[in-house]
Amino acid sequence: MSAKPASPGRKKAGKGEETRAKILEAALALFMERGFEQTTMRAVAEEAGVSLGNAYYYFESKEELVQAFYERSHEEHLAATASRLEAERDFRKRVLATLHAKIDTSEPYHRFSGVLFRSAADPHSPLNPFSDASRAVREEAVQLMERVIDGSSLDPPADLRRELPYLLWLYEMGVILFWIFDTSRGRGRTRHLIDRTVPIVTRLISLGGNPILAPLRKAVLKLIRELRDGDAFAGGDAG
Amino acid sequence: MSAKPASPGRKKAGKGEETRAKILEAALALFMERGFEQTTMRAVAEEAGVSLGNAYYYFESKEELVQAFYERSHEEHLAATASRLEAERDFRKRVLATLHAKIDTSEPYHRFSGVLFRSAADPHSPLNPFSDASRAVREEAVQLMERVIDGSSLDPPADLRRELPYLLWLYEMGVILFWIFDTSRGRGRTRHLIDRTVPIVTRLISLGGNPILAPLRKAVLKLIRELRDGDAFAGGDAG
DNA sequence: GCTCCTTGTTGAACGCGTTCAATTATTACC
DNA sequence: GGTAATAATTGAACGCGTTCAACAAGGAGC
Repeated sequence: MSAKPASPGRKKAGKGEETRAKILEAALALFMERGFEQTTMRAVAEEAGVSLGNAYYYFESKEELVQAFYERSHEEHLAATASRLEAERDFRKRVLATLHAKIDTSEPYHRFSGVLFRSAADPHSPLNPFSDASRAVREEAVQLMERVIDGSSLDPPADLRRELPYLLWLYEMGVILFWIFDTSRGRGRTRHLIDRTVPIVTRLISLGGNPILAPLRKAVLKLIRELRDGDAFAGGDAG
Repeated sequence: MSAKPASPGRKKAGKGEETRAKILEAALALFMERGFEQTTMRAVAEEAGVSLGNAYYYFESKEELVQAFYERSHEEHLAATASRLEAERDFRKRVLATLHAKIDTSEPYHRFSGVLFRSAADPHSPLNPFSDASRAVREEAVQLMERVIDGSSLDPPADLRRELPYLLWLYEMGVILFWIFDTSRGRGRTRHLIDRTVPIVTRLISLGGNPILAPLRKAVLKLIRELRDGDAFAGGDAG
């Protein structure tokens, strides 16, 4: 994805790898301390002990620094969730664990998380959760939800079961969106939102098999597929 | 809201009003042609026939130019919807008319609508639909939804009825969000989304009175109130 | 008409993200 | 150890959004 050296160089680990890491760690410290906007690339370079141009040798843009942390956070979430899921079979509890772990592992990056939201406006940005450039991360996250469901006792209607990992991922994206704007202590509001919505979501899934709601369920699932899989309707790009 | 002269002035309408309008119209033309990012303030000033600093005399920032169009679009929507609502009593058709009118009146500004999304990251931005700074516009929009419901034959449960204008406005925000990213011809995808979701939403509202769903309805409404009215839980600003 | 105050205008300059030609350092190979 | 190729580094400069002191223009009051 990046045209800049992710793993620089030579056959042997070279100087570049060390420099890249120094820039990343300097950026993390400053972003956490000052926020994204208040941190200049000049400050990052100085903190890392390199020139400004050198920082751009490794990272295409200021936002690409954030992308590195986004991916780090994602890896940390996968790791944190794995052990929590082993201990639990109840669907509700598995979802709760997964979402709370997401908040836990995202916390160090909260100060500059607003840039995630901002970059989502760019359809090509690796920070946009729906973009092609973030497909790998997205698929891993949806896979995680697949495992949340798979290892549980949940038994939804087949058509809903097929779409459920993606829907749960969307739900998680909604929670993250809320978290980005949450300034409460310990992200209390987000945690409360999770605790309140997980039972609602669980109930909805259970009710999804109810005959009264079957037409609704089918309509919603149809729409989701259309939106996700694209060009089933409408014209081309109006530019 | 703006600290800069919105209606500049002398006791009599002055030169400023004319200059301000020239800048706005120049900006609109260039934003529509080139998009927000590719349009520089220098180009706007030159097109308007004023100096760069003069443009900043009237508008605090480049984004504030967009705010002017946001408000214009809002006014145009109110006007467009008024007549459409008089001709219709069916709730579904009233919502359809309202949402399609929103897309119609927003269309001239689509090219640079991404900045609306970007500014939503700033809790204080007048472009953030949830901010204090946009309270007036928000309340008018919720009032519009109140009229959509009031002039219809809809009869939802009382607790839902109370929150419904706000919920419909949230729904509209979701549609606008989708529209911002929609590059299809004539915003076909967004219009399809509207046509598909309005029946779903209408059905949900009707089903909201069903005893099976009553606990769900109450839980969702409770959560909405908590989120909107704030500080009922969690601690203060973690900074 | 003159003076004072306010509005309106300007152009130079600032800091920031970013770029890139020139140079230096490092590595692999002989 | 020497050479060639490549990676790594630098510092000057660019364009952009924005700022502001200095100045000009306009209107009200005497």
